[in-house]
Amino acid sequence: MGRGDGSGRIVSPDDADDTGTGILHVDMDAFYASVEILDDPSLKGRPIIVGAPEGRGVVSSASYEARRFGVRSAMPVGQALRLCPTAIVVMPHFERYIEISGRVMDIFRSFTPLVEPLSIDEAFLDVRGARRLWGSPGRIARMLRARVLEETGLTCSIGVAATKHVAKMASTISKPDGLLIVAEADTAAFLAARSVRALWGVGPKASEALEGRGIHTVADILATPRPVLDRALGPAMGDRVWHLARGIDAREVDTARAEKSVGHEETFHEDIGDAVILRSELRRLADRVGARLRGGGWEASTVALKLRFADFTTISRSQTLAEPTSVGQRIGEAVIELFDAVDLRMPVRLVGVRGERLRPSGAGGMALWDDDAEWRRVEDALDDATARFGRGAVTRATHLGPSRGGGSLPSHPRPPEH
DNA sequence: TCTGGGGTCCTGTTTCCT
DNA sequence: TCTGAGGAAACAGGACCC
Repeated sequence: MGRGDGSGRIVSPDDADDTGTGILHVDMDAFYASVEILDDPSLKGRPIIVGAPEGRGVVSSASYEARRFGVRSAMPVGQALRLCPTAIVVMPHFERYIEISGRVMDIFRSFTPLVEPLSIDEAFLDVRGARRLWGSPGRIARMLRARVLEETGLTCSIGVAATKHVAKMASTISKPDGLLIVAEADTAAFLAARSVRALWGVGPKASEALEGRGIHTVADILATPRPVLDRALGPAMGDRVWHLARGIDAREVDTARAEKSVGHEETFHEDIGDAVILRSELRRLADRVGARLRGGGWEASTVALKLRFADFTTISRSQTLAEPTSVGQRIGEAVIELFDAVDLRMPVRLVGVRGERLRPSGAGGMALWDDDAEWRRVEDALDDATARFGRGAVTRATHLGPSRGGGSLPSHPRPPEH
C-alpha cells in the first residue's frame, strides 16, 4: 500500500505503449480501510482510520479522505486524530482481510500461475507467457483491474514494466485506482526524474545519507561514482542502488518463497517491570510461535528474544538450540533462559519471541492435544479470558503438539499494509 | 507526538574451529 | 604444546518494507 495521499498521481492513457514489459505489480488501494467501507457502506467518502483507538495503537490503514489531512500508516492513532478530528476509527478485522486477500490472489492466478504475493494486499505477476491467451501486459492489467473491482468491489493500482522494481514504483505513482505502464524504452527517463527516496529499499536513513552528499534524484545517482555510493550506503546497498537506478533488476517473479522466521511480539498497554509477568507472556508467545511452526511444517533452529524498554531502546538475544524444535515449551524454555540473562534496568513495553533458521519438521514431539485446531480453540478461549480479566490473570498450559509436516493449523501471517 | 506487528536483509563484532 | 591466522558461524542491532 502506498504511503502517499494520491497527490502527484500519474496514470497511462488507454493506448499506452507496453513494449518490452511483462511484469505487473498489483497493489490494493488502502486495503484495510477499503474492506471496512465495503462491509459498512455508510463509511464511504469519509475519513477512515483502521487501528486500535485506545492504548498504544497506530494507524494500520487510512482512507484517502484521511490521508489528505496528513494521516499516514504507522502514525499513533492519537496523532492521526489530532490531524483529522472528524476521522472514524475502526478496529481491524484481520480474518476478513485474509479472506478477501485470498479471493484477490485467486483472480491473479486465473491470469498466470506466476504470482508472487508480497504481502496481504500486493503481488508481482509475470504475464510474459500469458500473451497468447489474454493479450499484451497492458491489456491484461486493464482486465485484471476490472475483474478485481467486479468480483470484490475493491480498486487496485497496477504498475506494468520490464522489471519488478520499476513495476513496483509505477504502481505506487499510479495510486489510487490507477494503471501506469512504463515501456522498456522509457525506463531510463521514468527513473531519472524520481527522488532517491522513491527507490525500493531506500528509506529515511539511506536517503539522508545520499542527500547529505547532494544526491537527490535517480539522475544524481547515475552521475555519482560507485565508490561514493558505497561509502554512503555500504557495499551491498551501494551496489543495489547503483543497479536499480539504471533499471537493472534481474529478480524473477518467485512463486515459492519460503518463510525464514516466524515470530510474535506484543506491546503492553502499560510498561511492565515484573519479571514473573514477563516470563508468563514470553511462554504464551512461545506457544503461539510453536503452533505457527507446526502449522507450517517447520522447526526452528534458533530462538530469539526481543525486549523493548520504556525508553524505546530495543535489544535482542538469540540462541541456537541443541535440536531444532516446534514445541512451544522448548521455545519457551530457551527464550526464558535468554530473558533471565538480561539486566532488567527498566520496565518493558514490548516482548517478542521468534523462531529462526527454519527447516522442515521431522518426526517426533509429544502430543497433549490431538490436533492443532483443538489447541487453537483452547488458545482462543484463553485469549478471551485474558481480554476480560487482564494479562497475568490467566495461566496457560503449554501445547506439546506433534511435530509433523503440514499440520491442521493454518499459518496466519498478518503482514499489515502500508 | 510518542512511536504496532510481521517480516527480510545487511553489517559489525565475537566466538569457535582448523 | 603453544600461538596465530583466517574463515565460518553465531550473535546483536538496525534499516527497511507493508
